[in-house]
Amino acid sequence: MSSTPSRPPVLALVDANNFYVSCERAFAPRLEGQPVIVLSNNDGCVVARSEEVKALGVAMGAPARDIRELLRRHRVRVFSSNYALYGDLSARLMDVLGRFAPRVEVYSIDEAFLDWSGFPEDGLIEYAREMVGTVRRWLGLPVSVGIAPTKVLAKVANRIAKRRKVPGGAVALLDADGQAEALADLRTADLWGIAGRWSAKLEALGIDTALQLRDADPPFLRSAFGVVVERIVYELRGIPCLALEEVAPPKRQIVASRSFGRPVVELGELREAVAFHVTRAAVRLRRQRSEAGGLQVSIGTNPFAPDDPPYHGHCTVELVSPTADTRVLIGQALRGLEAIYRGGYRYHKAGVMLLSLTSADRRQGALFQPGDPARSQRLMTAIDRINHRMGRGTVRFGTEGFGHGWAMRQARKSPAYTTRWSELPRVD
DNA sequence: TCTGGGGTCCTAGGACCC
DNA sequence: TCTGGGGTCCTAGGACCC
Repeated sequence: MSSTPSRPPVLALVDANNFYVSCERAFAPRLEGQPVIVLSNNDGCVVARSEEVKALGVAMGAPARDIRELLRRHRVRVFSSNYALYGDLSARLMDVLGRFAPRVEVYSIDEAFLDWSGFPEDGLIEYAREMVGTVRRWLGLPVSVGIAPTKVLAKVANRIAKRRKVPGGAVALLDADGQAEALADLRTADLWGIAGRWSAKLEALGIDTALQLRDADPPFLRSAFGVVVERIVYELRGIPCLALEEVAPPKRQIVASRSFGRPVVELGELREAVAFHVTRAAVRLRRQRSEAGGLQVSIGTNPFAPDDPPYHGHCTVELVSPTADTRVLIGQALRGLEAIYRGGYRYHKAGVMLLSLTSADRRQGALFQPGDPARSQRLMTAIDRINHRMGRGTVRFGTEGFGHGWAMRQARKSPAYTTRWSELPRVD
């Protein structure tokens, strides 16, 4: 036991406002103040909205075709997702945030928790404003900051900062009174970790607000909902249950899947798509120095096409020994595909999931393994290096095909301003 | 033309073991 | 009246996140 009473932890949650939209604006300042949306892969539905678009009542996830007329009427600028751009700006954002805290957890593409424990409490808001200003100047991105003793409360503070458009974009919830006031104003569904199903169930129990949830009985909630909700209750009371995780643990599964730009009927095209997805997944697998012990292939028709007969097939394949060799993974995935393929359906999506991931560094040597693992590893490393340096797809497997007539639609993608020499922004 | 993609954690229940 | 009890591993399904 320490003899000095430890001060409560202080976390700052930094979250970019309308991140994808803000990335587009960072390189097209004319869009500032204009209504802007970004669409999902395949230009299917809305995944990011500027404030102007939110004011029009466009919902997150709205299908693009349902709001076409509205978008036209209000001259909304529409973009396909540009993950090369968003990923690169995200890395730069995290880099800048790292200058403002000794410990950082990168939580998502546009969010990070910063450890500000031990910082002078009366200077926190000023410090947050300085950080917000730096991000704005260096990257052109608007961010908001929520400061509190736990992650769940930091999320609440951040939400208030965003909604109230507080100057400097920072709100602190460090004392009991401020916390109670904020929680009384919040529905449970707006808490981090509580969504529709659970909030409806809570409401049926007479728990409508976050404050009521905070003051409810933890053992009862645990029996009714499980440990996840119980933890949220303690977090709301200022007792940390969710630790800051600086180093992301390796993924336990890796998924690569996509819907097609048009319906696909032929097995040949599905083979190309599956090989393409395996290749993408395998690159991520090797990047985290893992090997897969199994994989799952899935194909399916469009659930939103009422006239198409529905079919969904999936197949799990176990590998004799774990591998990160794309050739082996493609071979097994195609075996799985052939087992589930049924002719005559209009397929809409194909995907691959790598399973039973283990560390490549402490693999068990298999007694009867075909091929030479060291050779395989050298080949994969060489391919990854070339593709990293020369661009994705420079070296690829024939099975992936070349035409990719099934590839997703991205009719309105902005340039890869920061990651492709040929698409650098021009200053005329 | 026509509704994304990539993840995590927890729990319950069955199989199996001693 | 009374049919063992405790542990582990795996899987499927449900809930959530951005």
